[in-house]
Order: sequence, then structure tokens, then C-alpha cells
Amino acid sequence: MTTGDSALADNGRPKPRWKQDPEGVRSDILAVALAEFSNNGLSGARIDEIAAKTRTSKRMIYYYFGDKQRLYQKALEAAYRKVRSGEEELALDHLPPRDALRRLVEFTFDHHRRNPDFIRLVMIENIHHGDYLRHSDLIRNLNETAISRVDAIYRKGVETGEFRPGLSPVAIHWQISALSFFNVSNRATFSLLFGEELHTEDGQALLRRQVADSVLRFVQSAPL
Amino acid sequence: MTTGDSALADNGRPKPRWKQDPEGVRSDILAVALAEFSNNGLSGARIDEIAAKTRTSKRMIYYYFGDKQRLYQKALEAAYRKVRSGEEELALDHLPPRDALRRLVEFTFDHHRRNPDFIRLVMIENIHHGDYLRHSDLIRNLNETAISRVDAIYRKGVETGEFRPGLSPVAIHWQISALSFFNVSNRATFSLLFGEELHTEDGQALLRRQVADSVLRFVQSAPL
Amino acid sequence: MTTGDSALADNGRPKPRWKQDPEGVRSDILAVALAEFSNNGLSGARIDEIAAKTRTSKRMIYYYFGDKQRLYQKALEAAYRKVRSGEEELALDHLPPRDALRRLVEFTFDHHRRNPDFIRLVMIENIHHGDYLRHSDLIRNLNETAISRVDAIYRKGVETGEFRPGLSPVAIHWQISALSFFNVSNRATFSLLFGEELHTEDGQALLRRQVADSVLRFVQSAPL
Amino acid sequence: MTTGDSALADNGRPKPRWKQDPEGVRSDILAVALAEFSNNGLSGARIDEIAAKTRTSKRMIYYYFGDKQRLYQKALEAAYRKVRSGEEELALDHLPPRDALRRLVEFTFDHHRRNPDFIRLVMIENIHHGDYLRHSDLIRNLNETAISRVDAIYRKGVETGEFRPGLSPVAIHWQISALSFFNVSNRATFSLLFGEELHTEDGQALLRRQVADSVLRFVQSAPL
DNA sequence: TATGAATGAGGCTTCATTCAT
DNA sequence: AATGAATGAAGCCTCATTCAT
Repeated sequence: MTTGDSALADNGRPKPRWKQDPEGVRSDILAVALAEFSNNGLSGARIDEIAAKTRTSKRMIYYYFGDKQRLYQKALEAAYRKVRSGEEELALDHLPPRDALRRLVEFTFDHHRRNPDFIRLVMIENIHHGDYLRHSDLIRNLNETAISRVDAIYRKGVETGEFRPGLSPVAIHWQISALSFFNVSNRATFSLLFGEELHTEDGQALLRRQVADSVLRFVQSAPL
Repeated sequence: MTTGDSALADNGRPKPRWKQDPEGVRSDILAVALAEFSNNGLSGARIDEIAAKTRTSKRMIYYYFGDKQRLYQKALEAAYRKVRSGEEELALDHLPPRDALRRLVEFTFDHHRRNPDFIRLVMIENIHHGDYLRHSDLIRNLNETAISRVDAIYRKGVETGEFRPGLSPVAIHWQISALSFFNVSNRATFSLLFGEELHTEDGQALLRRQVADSVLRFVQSAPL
Repeated sequence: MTTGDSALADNGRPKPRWKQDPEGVRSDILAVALAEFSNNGLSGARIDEIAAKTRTSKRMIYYYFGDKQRLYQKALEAAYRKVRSGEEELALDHLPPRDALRRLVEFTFDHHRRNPDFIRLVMIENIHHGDYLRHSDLIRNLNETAISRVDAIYRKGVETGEFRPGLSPVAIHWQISALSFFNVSNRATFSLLFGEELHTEDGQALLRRQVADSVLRFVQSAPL
Repeated sequence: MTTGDSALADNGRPKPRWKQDPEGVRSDILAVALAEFSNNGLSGARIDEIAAKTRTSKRMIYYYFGDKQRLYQKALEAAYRKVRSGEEELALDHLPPRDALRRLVEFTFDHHRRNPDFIRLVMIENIHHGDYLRHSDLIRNLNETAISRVDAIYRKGVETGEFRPGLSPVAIHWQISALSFFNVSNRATFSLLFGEELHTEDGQALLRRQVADSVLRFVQSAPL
């Protein structure tokens, strides 16, 4: 019989790419779809365009994903997964609370900047009132870590007296997200209306520091 | 004879609304378009749908606006104008800096909440990289007041020593905007992932206070 | 009472242009229509465009001409009339037959070149199988002079023995027309396929002479 | 099992024509388009009408040709190709120059009469200033044979002394074309203005002879 | 007479999706 | 599994023409 994983088919000729790696086809499609949806929105993206940028054909998209909406949903999920996995590298346990929080904020700020496609997809999903995320099974789990990470730092800070008590870790996470997200999501209109100064290299470095300052000041026990 | 401006035609029947008021037709279309684009995006919105919700016909949309993109652009402009005009009611000159800033933040927070259509349209425009705002003449002007209002408060606060020097009014405005905007723009996905707690009535009241706290803490001269 | 032709209305102010000169409005429209139809064809021409290039409004076009097709028909008639009137200046009676015929050919050749709008309108009318010319009353008359002019020259030539007998003046006119017309009508495609050489200044001068030669040789009694 | 190339599908019913022959669909569309454009012009032709006369759907027209203008261009090219291919049957090498030239003229005259669709399409293309022919790659080549055929005959005639020297083959071709083309292109208006006499069967036979005479007389070395 | 506003019908084109091989 | 061909529904837009003032 066949040797299973070999790159040669029974007839000795190389197997077509997809016979060797059907999962590769899927993720190829998904990567292209992510980029297209992110750039054009759900209704703005074109199946034809996605197919053309893929190594496979339009037929395969339907074969693997059923229809445009499900493809969008899978792309959205993939985007979340990719971004969350990128966050795992972050190790803060050994740092004192203030430093840990500052690093978390700065990391989030940078991470969002590095992933504009993800940001845009989340914007798009919000335009759709979260309808596709709502019906996605996989995702709810992925996000508890975000809260628990904040929670761990915050608790420690409250214990040491550096942070004021009474705040919700969700609210802290919300602030970190809001500032980091808005920086990417609204860059275009904000620049147009108020100038590019915040989006030069220097501007971003300063903003990054100020965002971290702001979150720290928000959390700290120092008096108003 | 006829009474000239009457809402009745010579034959005694009511004139069709538009015959009395061509500008009304325009703004009727614009209002519907704003809602539709805001709900569905540029490519997601349907001219047919817009026309159906209008007191006039599809044909008139083209008569007044030329094509879909220009209609979108005018709707965007109208949204900005409407929101900016809503801001004018705010009088802060007589208040001490801290109070003024707090009121400004709270007002902005509320104002954004009251205008989700505007928020969504701005998101959509950012998805389009600001292409339509960029080519709009009218808008650039409207926004300097936002900065100068912040600037006035901030300067006074620095003079009194309540605020720390060295901050840019644009950066302060940016923070106010980011937090107020994100609250509306990302409500759907944030709720799905982290629960509704921030978006109940109580949650919003708390968040509003915390957003104002955060901005004040960011600006205040109190030590870190 | 009023003074009839005065350029002042009863109230002493200048009359609007059209009150002084309603016929001017008509011919203004007609001139613009002629150019537009000639450039774009019957279905290609746009009433809006015609109206815009006119000193009056679209409404007036319908007032004076009824609809697009009748406007086209009137433009066609006007074109014929204009061209035929331009031919009247030609006086050939005193010339010997050969010279008269040569001058007639050269004149026709030049005349067609000077009136490309007319040529194009005739092409367009032929595309429409002559449907609009067929239903035009005014035109049939205008064209007998063309034949009789040829006939006069030809008869004289036959009498003197310079021209061979047995030809129909219509056939002679046909040849003159064919060569003069084609020179203008097919310039674009002929140049593209066979080069510009016939349509330079020199090329046209040579062609003009050759066209006259050709007609003369066709008519002459000299042996084959 | 199945017989592969059979015109019957597995279920025994006849396959729809196009399933057997995708190239047939293309040429079917092209043939219909040629007729419609030729009859109505570029803007006058209706895609709906073309589709209705086709064995396929409107959608396929866009699938194969992209848009109306490109369909027109392909139809124009097809018309040229078809006509040029019809000319290849002509063999004149063995004839003495005068006979060869006469046969060439008569053939061209007849060929044009047989292809009024082509003539009309060329008229239409001239209305469009040759814009579509200009941007067509395929065509320029096809036409050199026309000139070289004339050239071959003319050279031989000059050598034998039957033809006068100094003429350009392009100019000779031009005359042949002009007379043959005009006969078809302007038939409608010419008949209306000057009567049908040239377009009866007898009239055309006579005209054909006279056109050939005219070209021969133009070329011959016999004195003026 | 003149004008801006209005309109219905129909034109061209695009899109997601499916079928036959 | 993969492909090119095919499709119906619907989208955007234009045009000649008319109406109310």
C-alpha cells in the first residue's frame, strides 16, 4: 500500500500540494481571507479576490468553509487565536506590581500596533454588532487569561499598598484595551483631524509612555 | 388668490412635502443614509434600502448626491457637523480647572454614548483609511475648537499648579476621545468576551466616573 | 404701445435675450445639437449635455423640438441646408467643361473636408438606414441642383467631344461624392490601418488632385 | 460506460450545446454582438438584446468579455478578421495586370456588398474616431496584404507599360476602398436624395463596371 | 417663457454561489 | 479534490421626459 506521509504518490510522481498538506490549504485560505476581510469588511471583501490570492481555487473555499459568512467567522476566530497566542510569551510574575503593570500596558500597546489586521477585524465585527463572535464557540475561553493576568498583578499591588483597592480587573483591562486599541483603530481619522504628531515614531513613543502612565496613575493609591 | 407660502396647493389638497421644501428632501435622504451607512457600512448599505426609507425615490438620491460614495461622504460630513454642533452647548469657562476637565470628560463620554451612529460611521471611515474624510473640505475646521477647549482648561490648571506642565492638549484630547469612543465602538465584542458588567446602567455610571478619574489623574500634578 | 423690435421692454429694462430673438434660441439649440449628435450619434448624444452647452435650458429643447428624435431630425436637416447653401457660391458656367468639372470635384473635396460634422451626421443617418431623412419634407428638393450642375457640365463636355457620352449625371455625382466623402468619413480607420500618409497636408493636396484626375479620366472620351 | 465525446449526457438527454463547446459560446456571443452593434452602434446596442439572441445568458457575456466596450472591440476585431479571411480566396498572380486589377476591384466591390455588417461596424468605429481599433493589437498586421496585393499588380503593370508610374499603392487601394465602401455605407441617404437607380440590380451591375473602369482609367498610362 | 425638481423605466455590471467534468 | 464554466438575483446608475411654480 501507500506509505502514508510520503511526498510521492503511488505512481511515483510528486503528489499535488494539497494531497500532502490539506491543512495547509485551509490555513492558506484563512490567511488570505483574514487580510481581505480586514481590509474591506465583510461585504466589501470579494470571494473572487480571496480565491485569486490563494494557491487554490474558489471552489475550495466553499468546500472548506461553506459560504462567505462562515469564512469570515473562521477568519475572525483565527485572528483572535493568533493574537492571543502572541500574548503568551509575556512573563510578568517575577516583577513588582508597578513594573509588571507598566510592562503589560506597554506590551499591549505594542502588540496592538503590530496587529492592525486584527484591530480592523474587531472593528468590523463591532460594526456587525458582534454577531459572528457571538456564535463562535471557541473564543470565550481564550480571554479569561487576559483578565486573570491583570488580576494577578492588581492583587499583588493592592497587597503591597501600591495600588488602591476597589477596582475591577475588567475595568483595568478595559482601560488598557481602550487606549491601545484606539491608537490603531482611529489613527486615520484622528490624524486627519488633529495632525500626525501622535503618529510619528517619536509621537508613538511618547504616547506609549503616557498611556502606561495613565493606567498606572489610575490604579495607584496615591491621592487624587 | 393663493396665499403664497401655504402648505396647501391651489386645489386645496396638501402639497407633497417635498414640493414645499427641496432642502428637506436632501436632509431627509441624508438622515436615512446616515443611519443605513452607520448600520451596514459603505458597501453593506443598499441604495434601494435607503430610498425605501426616504420620502422620495432612488432617483432623487442620484439627483442630489451623484453616487453612493458621495452620499456616504456627505453623510459622514453631516454626522461630524451634527456632533460638533451638539458640543457647543457646553460652557466651562467659569469653572475651576479640575471641575471643568471633569465635566468635559463626562460630557464627551455621554455625548459619544448618545451618538452611536456617529461613532459607527467614524469606525467605518477608519476601515476605509479615512479616504472620504481626507477629501472633505468642510471638516478640518470644525475640530480646532475641541483642542482649544482642552487647551484653555489645561493652561489654567497649569497656572494654578493643579495640573502638571509639559502635556500636549492634543494628547489630553486623545485620551478623552479614546476612552469615550472605545466605550461605544467596542461594546459588542467587549461584552461578549468579558461580560456585560461594564454596560449595565450601573456599570456605565461607574465607568464614566472612572474615565473622568483617569483623565484627571493623568493630568494632575500630584506625584506618581 | 411697444415699439415692436426694440431691445427694451415696456418697463425700460432690456428684454431677456429670448424675447428679443426667439429664433436665436432655436438656432442656438440646433447648432449645439448638431455638434453633439455629430460627435456621439443619436443614442450616444445626451439631452443634458446639449442643454448644458446651450444658452437656454433643457425645458426649451422640449418646448421647441418635442423630443430627442425630432431634435435629431431637425439637426440633420439643418446640416444639409447649411452645406447646400455653402455650395451655392460656386460659379462654373463660364468655364470649359474639363476645367469646370475639375473645379467642381476639387470644390466638393474641400467642402467635405471643411464640414466633418456634416459628414459624420450623414454617416449616423446611414447607420439609422436613413429613417429620419426619409421622413423629412424639406430635403428632397435641395439636392436636384447638385445633379443639374453636374449635368450641365457633362452635357457641354459631350457636345464638345471632350467627354464620352452614355454616362448618367447621377453616376458622375456619385463618384465625386464617394471619393470626397470617404476621405473624411473613414479617415480614422484608414489612417490606423494604412498610415497617415494620405492625411498629411501634402498627402491631402496630392489626393485632391488625384481625385479630380480620377473623375476626369472617368468621364473623358480618351480611349481606355 | 460513457462514450466520452458523445453529444449525449449520461442520462441520455442531449447535453446543452455549450457544455460541449465553451469556445462555441464565445463565438455565438460574438456573432450576435457583431450584428447588434452593427445595427445599432455602440451606445444603441443593448446587452439585454444581445443576450436574448444568444444561446447563453447576459451573465456569460460579462464572464467572457468583461464589459460592453470590450465586447464591442472584440466584435470589431472579429469583423475585420472575418472579412480579411474572405479575401484570401482571391488569386490574381497569373493574370495580366489590367485583368488582375479589374478583378481585384470587382471582387472588393462585391465583397463589401456581401458584408454590410462589417461596413456598418467600420462606420461606427469611425464615429468613435477609431478609438477601439487604435487599442487593438491584432489588427494592424492583417492589412498589409491588402497593400502588397495592389502593389504587386501595379508594379507589373508599370513594367509592361500599361500603367503609369508614380502612383502609390496605398492611394490606389484608397480609391478602390472608397468607391466600394461608399456604395454600401451611403446607400440609404444617397438613394433617398438621388433615387434608387444606382441600387437596383442593374444599377449595381453598371456601377460595378464603372467603378472598375474608373480605377483602371486612373491607373492607365493612356493620356488624359 | 423659463427653471429646478422630480420621475419611471431600463441600462450596465457585480456578486455569491453552484454545476459538470 | 480541483477546475473552468455557468447562473440568478440584485446592485448601482443613467436617460429621456415631465411637473409645479
